[in-house]
Amino acid sequence: MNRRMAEYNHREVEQTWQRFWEENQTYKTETDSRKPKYYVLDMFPYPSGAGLHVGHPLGYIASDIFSRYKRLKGFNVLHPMGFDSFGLPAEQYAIQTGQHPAVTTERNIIRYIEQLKNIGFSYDWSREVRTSDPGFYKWTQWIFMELFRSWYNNEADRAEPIETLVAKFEQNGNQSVNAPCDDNTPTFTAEQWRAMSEQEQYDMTLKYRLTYVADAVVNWCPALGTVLANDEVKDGVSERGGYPVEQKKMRQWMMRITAYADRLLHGLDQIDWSESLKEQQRNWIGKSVGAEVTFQIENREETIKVYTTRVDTIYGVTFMVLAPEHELVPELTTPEQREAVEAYVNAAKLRSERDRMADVKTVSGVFTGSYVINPFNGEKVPIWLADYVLAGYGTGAVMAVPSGDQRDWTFATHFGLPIVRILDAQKDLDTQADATKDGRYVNSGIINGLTYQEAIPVLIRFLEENGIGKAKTNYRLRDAVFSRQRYWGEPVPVYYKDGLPYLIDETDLPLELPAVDKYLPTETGEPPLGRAEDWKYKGEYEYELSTMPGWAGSSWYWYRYMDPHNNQAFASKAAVDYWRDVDLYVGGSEHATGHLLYSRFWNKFLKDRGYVPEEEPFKKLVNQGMIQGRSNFVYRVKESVGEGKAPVFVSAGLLESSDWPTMAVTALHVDVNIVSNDVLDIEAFRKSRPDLTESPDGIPAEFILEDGKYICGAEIEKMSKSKYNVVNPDDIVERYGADVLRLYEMFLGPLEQAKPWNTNGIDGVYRFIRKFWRLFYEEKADNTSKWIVTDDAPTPAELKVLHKTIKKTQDDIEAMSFNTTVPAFMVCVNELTSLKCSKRAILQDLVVILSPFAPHITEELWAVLGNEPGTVTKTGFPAFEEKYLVEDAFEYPIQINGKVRTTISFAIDRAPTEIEKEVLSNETVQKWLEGKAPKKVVVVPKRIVNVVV
RNA sequence: GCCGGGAUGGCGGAAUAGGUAGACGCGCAGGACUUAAAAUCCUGUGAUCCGUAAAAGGUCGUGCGGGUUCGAUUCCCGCUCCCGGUACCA
Repeated sequence: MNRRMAEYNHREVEQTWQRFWEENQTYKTETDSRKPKYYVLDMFPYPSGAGLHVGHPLGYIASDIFSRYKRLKGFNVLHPMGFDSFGLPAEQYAIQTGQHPAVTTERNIIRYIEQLKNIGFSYDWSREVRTSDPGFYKWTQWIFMELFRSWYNNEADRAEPIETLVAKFEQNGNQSVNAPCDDNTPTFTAEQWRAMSEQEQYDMTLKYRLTYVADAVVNWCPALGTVLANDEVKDGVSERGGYPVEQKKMRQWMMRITAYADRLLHGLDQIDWSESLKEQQRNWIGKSVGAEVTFQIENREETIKVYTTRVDTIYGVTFMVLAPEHELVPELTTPEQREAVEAYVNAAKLRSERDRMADVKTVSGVFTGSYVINPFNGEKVPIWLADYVLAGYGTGAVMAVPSGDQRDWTFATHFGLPIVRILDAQKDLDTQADATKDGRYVNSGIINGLTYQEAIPVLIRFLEENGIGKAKTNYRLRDAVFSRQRYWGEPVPVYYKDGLPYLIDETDLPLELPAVDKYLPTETGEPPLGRAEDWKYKGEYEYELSTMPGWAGSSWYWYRYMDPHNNQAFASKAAVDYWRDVDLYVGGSEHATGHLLYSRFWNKFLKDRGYVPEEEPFKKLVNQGMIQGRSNFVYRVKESVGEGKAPVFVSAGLLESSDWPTMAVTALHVDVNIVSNDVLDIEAFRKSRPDLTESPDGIPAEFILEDGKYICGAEIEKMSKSKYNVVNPDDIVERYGADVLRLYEMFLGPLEQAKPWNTNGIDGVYRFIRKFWRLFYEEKADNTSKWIVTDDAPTPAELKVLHKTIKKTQDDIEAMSFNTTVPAFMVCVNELTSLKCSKRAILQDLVVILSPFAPHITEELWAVLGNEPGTVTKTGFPAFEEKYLVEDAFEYPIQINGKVRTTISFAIDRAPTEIEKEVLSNETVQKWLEGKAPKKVVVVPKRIVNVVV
């Protein structure tokens, strides 16, 4: 092991240890109940063709440091990695090239693993999972089946097997069943239930199941040929690809996530996530408490239900507004208004979601000609249509109170509708609405003179007694669309008989993705699976042709790591009971309303059905910030382009100077990998981009330099291939070593903060690593190195340096504040260097505390120190002993009124200076301290500080 | 609009139960070693004033304006700007 290197050779050392770890299965984890468990999880990546860039490992490095630290602290750490390997890009690539997505996905995964191993992560690769692996998606399909076999019992507030629902039906019909179900479910008695045919009964249970088929208005993306979930649509276009999305009614599999809305909301209070992330989920769930009120349509049978959070403003209602898509619109439209209404409805249909959003300020609407009766005061209220009312929220109808709601006020003012004051505290209503709840009601019938608090129960009682409404809680959260008209996803394990969906036999799981000749929809517009020939019951039954969405596999994958090769269950009970939940989850905040919400939903479901022990899957969650790219630019003189002219590039610093007045230049992206500290490697540039550095007829470019260098401009942008700002971690590892990459990414700034990648500072970390090496080795004149570690006893000063670092490292890692730990190491090594400390006792501990950050060099030095190779991860984290820090601490008596009242411990580790003594004996200071009986006073020159009473 | 987070040297960023602001790194400047370069090491580096052989010293300084305090980057009130999320949600 004693390779004596003059300089630290990261290539050799890293290869040695990575091989060692692999051969010895150093990071293989067993379910070991003798040790406390700790589960550290990274959000697994989608293996894209572009490979990893330096932004990806940021969170992985942090979680790896934490895992290694926890191992040192005696925990049995589960730290796995896998791949979210179903997804659109592979499929689109398949459409273009005809290659099976499995092939390209496999290739990408191999590349990812290679890149990840390069960085020296301590993953247990024997537990790797892939969502596209039939052995994995067998269980995704199984969970889908369990959801299908379950309903949500609101009374017990949990999911239950469908059999318990059927038992209830048999006893009392569905009148006493309190469960979320299809809106159009008829009520029936036990007798009626028994009178139904088996098929009718089955059909009835379909309305209650946690996954169900429904006609839903979905986000249809024609370019991608599939539907998208709400969280996959950003600004009216698809998140992937940016294609337009339109609203379309389609028959889809749905997930009844709304059944869990309240539990998803309240569960947030128990978990250690960032406030912003919890807030995002709260907003997404969007709970609002209000009331539903039924309005009778004048001269007609039908009624219109509205939802309001301000039922107290009911006497201020002067009109009602329906969404243009509201089902009663045709009936309500009077002959005189027909033309105007139809024009409006058609216009609304044509307007894309995006236009509607962009155009918030325009007031538009149309009168239907009909009226409803306000049930509280019997007044006639005109019914209008307007596209500011959304069909998908509440009941698709709102009661408009222009005095209390700004939007209603604007509408009323625009169309000349009346505005009625309802509270005496409302301000002047001529210029705007006033949404106050203060004051007492006026013009308000039965609540006149009451306050808001008093009025609400009166109104709710009135609604309930007259059967015209009730208190109601609404959620913004919608049931999740679960169907995708794609090929590269999990097949839904369902077939159809007489138009009704049935689960396939469980013994036929996994229902494997069949081969198809093309990855496009069929000529008849069916999804790609319509092309499949080798279904097991082809011809016998009709199969479900849609596949599951990307979030299906990722909504439970953390359980698979616990027992990844199990064929009998998604994970054994023993494994799940031991590993339970994820203690630390690290990943990007972009999954706030997607993956992280769906995962919590499925977890709660699995908990309800007794398959997992914890209500929440991710106890603590840390979002790493995105690493942006830092693009470099060269500036080409516009006039120098063309045949017969040498292209001229001007250094950035000269652009503004008077030597180059108003120079017309074009800024061009230049590959950041040939730029160092903004200085361009001109030769590399010439070689890699002859298209830019030569004229069309081959005249080489000229470079106008400053101080002999070509300086590039820079800008922060998203890291992307087209901007030539992608930095591959492999290149950094090759040049500086994995340990430097790891330390540097942590050093860059707070983990959670978004920050640009900038290689400029990396040399500092590189120097630190080599300096660390030189604590052990000294270079000799003949370019070999001398081992300089001694067995001498450490001095107090050296012990102090060590223990200061132990404490700092421990505190920082627990707080995941790695950006301040790296400087602490640097200070430590600097101080030991200036103390000329090469003592084994000190270095051994230092190696251990540094090992989570820089595992390769520490493994090397650990072995070289004479310890068993590869055992640094098993050695305990050194214990911090305060005595080494406070050895010089000094107690100083404080006299108050001539008596010693207390002693002072100095936080500074030295005796007080003359100035400080003088301050302490100062009469006013003594007087000021009088009566405060300080326990501790920290003294700094000229001031007294920090009186701890 | 609403919700969440932020603003500190030339740059990335340290420091908040209130207590010597600018740790550490980059960059820059000077020096040592070297035939030279690389590498390495040492010194200096917020602004400004006064001043010296060298020093010492003063004033200002954490986005802006106030407040509390012996003392504020930190706490309170009022703004400005930036980043992230979200939106005709009744």
